[in-house]
Amino acid sequence: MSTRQSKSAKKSVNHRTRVGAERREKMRARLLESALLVFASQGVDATVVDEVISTAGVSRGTFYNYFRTNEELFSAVAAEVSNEILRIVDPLLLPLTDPAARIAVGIRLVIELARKHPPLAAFVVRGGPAAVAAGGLATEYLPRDLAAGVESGRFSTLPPRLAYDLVLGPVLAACHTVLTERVPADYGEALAQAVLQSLGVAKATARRFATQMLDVTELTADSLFERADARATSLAGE
Amino acid sequence: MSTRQSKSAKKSVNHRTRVGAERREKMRARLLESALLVFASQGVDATVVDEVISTAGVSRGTFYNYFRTNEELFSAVAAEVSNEILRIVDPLLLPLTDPAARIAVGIRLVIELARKHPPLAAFVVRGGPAAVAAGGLATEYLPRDLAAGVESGRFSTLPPRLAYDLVLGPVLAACHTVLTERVPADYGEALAQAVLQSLGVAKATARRFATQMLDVTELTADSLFERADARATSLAGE
Amino acid sequence: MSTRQSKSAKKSVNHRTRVGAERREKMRARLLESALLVFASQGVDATVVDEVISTAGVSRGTFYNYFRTNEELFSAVAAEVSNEILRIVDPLLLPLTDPAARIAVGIRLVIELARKHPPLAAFVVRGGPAAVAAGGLATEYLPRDLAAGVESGRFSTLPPRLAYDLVLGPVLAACHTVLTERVPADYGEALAQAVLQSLGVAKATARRFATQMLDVTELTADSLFERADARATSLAGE
Amino acid sequence: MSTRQSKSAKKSVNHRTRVGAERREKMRARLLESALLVFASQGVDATVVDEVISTAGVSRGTFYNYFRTNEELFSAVAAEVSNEILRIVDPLLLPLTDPAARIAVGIRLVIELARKHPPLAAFVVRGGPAAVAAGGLATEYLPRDLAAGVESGRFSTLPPRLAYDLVLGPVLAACHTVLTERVPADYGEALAQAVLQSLGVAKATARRFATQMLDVTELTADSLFERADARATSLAGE
DNA sequence: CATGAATGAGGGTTCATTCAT
DNA sequence: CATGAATGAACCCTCATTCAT
Repeated sequence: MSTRQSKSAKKSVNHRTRVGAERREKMRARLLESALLVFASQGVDATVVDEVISTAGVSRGTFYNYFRTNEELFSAVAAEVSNEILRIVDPLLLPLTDPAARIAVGIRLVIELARKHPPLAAFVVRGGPAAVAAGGLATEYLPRDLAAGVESGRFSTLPPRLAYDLVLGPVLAACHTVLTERVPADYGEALAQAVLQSLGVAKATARRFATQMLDVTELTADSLFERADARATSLAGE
Repeated sequence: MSTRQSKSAKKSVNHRTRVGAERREKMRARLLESALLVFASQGVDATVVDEVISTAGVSRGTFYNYFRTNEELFSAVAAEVSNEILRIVDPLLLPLTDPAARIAVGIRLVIELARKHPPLAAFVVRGGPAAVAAGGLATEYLPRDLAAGVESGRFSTLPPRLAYDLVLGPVLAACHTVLTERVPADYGEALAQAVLQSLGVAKATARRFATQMLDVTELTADSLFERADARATSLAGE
Repeated sequence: MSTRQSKSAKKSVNHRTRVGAERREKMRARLLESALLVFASQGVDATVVDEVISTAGVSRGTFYNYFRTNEELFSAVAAEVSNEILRIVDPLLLPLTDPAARIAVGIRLVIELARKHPPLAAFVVRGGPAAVAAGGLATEYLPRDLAAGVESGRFSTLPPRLAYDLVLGPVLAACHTVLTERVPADYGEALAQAVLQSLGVAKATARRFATQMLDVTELTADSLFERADARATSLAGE
Repeated sequence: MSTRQSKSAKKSVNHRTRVGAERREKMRARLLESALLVFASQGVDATVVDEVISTAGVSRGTFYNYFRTNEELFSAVAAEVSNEILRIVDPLLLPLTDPAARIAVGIRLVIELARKHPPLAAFVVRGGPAAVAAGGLATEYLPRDLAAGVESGRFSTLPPRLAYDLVLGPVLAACHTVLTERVPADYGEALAQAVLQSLGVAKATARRFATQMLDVTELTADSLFERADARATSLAGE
């Protein structure tokens, strides 16, 4: 009997634990979505906690059960944003081996994401370098591809950091642009082409890499970005 | 005698007025220098007034005799920075007519200024688009030259905003870079060349425009930037 | 069991809610008491927040959790004072139907309250018309009784506003007097009689109305005024 | 020759002194007018110096050449107001010997002044007791007449302070009323009559005293009040 | 774990007063 | 004596963080 009891108790504990963990995860996600929106619309240094908890509809205390400080929240959002982008971009880069192709596709995807999800664009723009530096895309994938491209002669011989600036600069500027202006549908392609040219790729080749087919439909189903968009919409509707 | 008296009185009033105006101008300049330093080191949204007044060594009240709000201060600094840059760059652009040459020189000069004056670079980086959009260089000169280059066939046919992003993006990224990394002396030239290539200029031509002789000695004598540097140095020494 | 759980949860929530509301109410009362004292001793336009919070022994933030501005605080105090006076006076006026009797009793009660509770008198005097106009006594009861008295011929035919001035003027002046001078115990009666005479009531009749028995013992047990007095005493003792 | 010289020098000094004193007096008057307006419209505890100097059109420093503190300014205005009122009222009271007549005329004159000069009324209302207590009318004339009236049997036997409240209370209330409401032309007469009744004067007698002929035309020519009115008008017109 | 009242350091702004010109 | 820039104490208000329930 003690066995059964302990079994059932264990099971119940397991169950409780699992349910609890799930609920915790959900709450955390909810707070991150709200925080993304708040950072996006108010900037990084603005009042944050009040906004986040009212956006998320939870109490102060709850918030501090998940993030101990403001900065921890920002880092968590930045990390989550980076992860999410990588999760979306990685599968599409996987089949590509030519660095030029990978960079062109990466640029186009990021621009596309920024277009589709204004809060994401706003977060990147307002968060500045810190929001970008957190993620693997800019800190691992991009340097690696740039180095490979120089190595293979695909790109001109450029100092690594210069090449980095030549890619990231235009992309961040474009995030700002898609947020504030109406731009043609092929903005990403044109930007990718120009960036490749700046890296030393001939115009025709650059065009070819930049305009290859790319299916961006349903890229972001159920991502942090979708959920943030949804939350933003529902808030605006109230 | 009454005539002489009134004359002398008038003179005295004029004198007082002129002296007063000069002192006012000096104090304003002093506050702007300090504010540039503060914005540069703490960011745009940080505590400002306290820092500025202690940097400038004046009282709280004095600050508010010159700027009524935080934003007013930021705008004033941004405007002054823009003016100062233009004052430095304009004479050197004047003799140049080819848009590619003008843009290359403009890029190199800005990078050079950023290298020489870290506070300026930091202000631009932290202030973001708003710090740049205030000035004539980015809002008038650059668009005009880009349009002229496209018109004359010197550049590819690009949407104006895209061309703008292709220039400003790398320049801002480079400002960040020169602030945080050690870069070779020809960073500006290399960047200018790459940017021209991204605009469609052939590599060899781009190199030629980007490497033409440019004397940057004594560019900034007695400018806001020099004075801010000096102030920063004296503060650090204390 | 789930039923019982949810029940108990509900109960607990209710309990928490109720306890919270009670605490909130207490804090609010405490702040109002302190504010009454501060307004009374420093005047209406004086520095308030600092004084109030140190008098109440709470933090700055707490204050702003209850009142967002100075004015909001003043209005709240004025309203509370009015309510409190009405709560005390109303039961004693209820059995009286003759306007002269009602006004005489009202005047005597107010004077008596002012005598017993210097902070109240001071608040009324320093707050001026605004402190009085907030309440039902001066804005509803008094005009109504005056109109009724004129209607019934008990009073002379006077413009409503004039009659109002003839009552309120002396009462406010008397509040000032009882605060600064020692006055005989029958000051209120004498004042009430004189006011009735100014309204046209014959001297003997006015005397009769003004001197009828009135038990003012224990009028104000546990009122805002008592608590304010107590707080003032404890502060003075420190 | 030395004699002549010294004579002429003396004369010149005298002249300069006299001219200086006159100019000083004028400036002082100008500041007092402005201050009266400011106290009237902003209250006693409001920002004062800035308002006064901009109303008077002089510099900060000049202000402090005439009044060393805020309070000194207020006292000066209150004193000047009292003097001015007395200067106007005294000649008209001079021929009257019966205390009832003197009080009735005094009340009517004050009400009339308040009607004609809203800034005066506002100053009295906002300044409170302190604004009134400064002057001879309320502190000397009134108590003396009240005592004489009681002595001679014209009034009931009342404690001095009570009688004082019975006169000053209604008058102050009426100042407030004439400032905020439209009242009939005979408001002052009616008030005076009622006040006399409250002091124990029979209705018919009170009416007689309160309605005796009184010429109030041109009472205040070139007084502080006229000048303040004029200044207020010219400011409003700008 | 959720809640929300309480905290208090921190930042912005005003304004009476001084003082060199 | 007029001027107005400079001063700094005093205030108001916010908001990240803590903690008892």
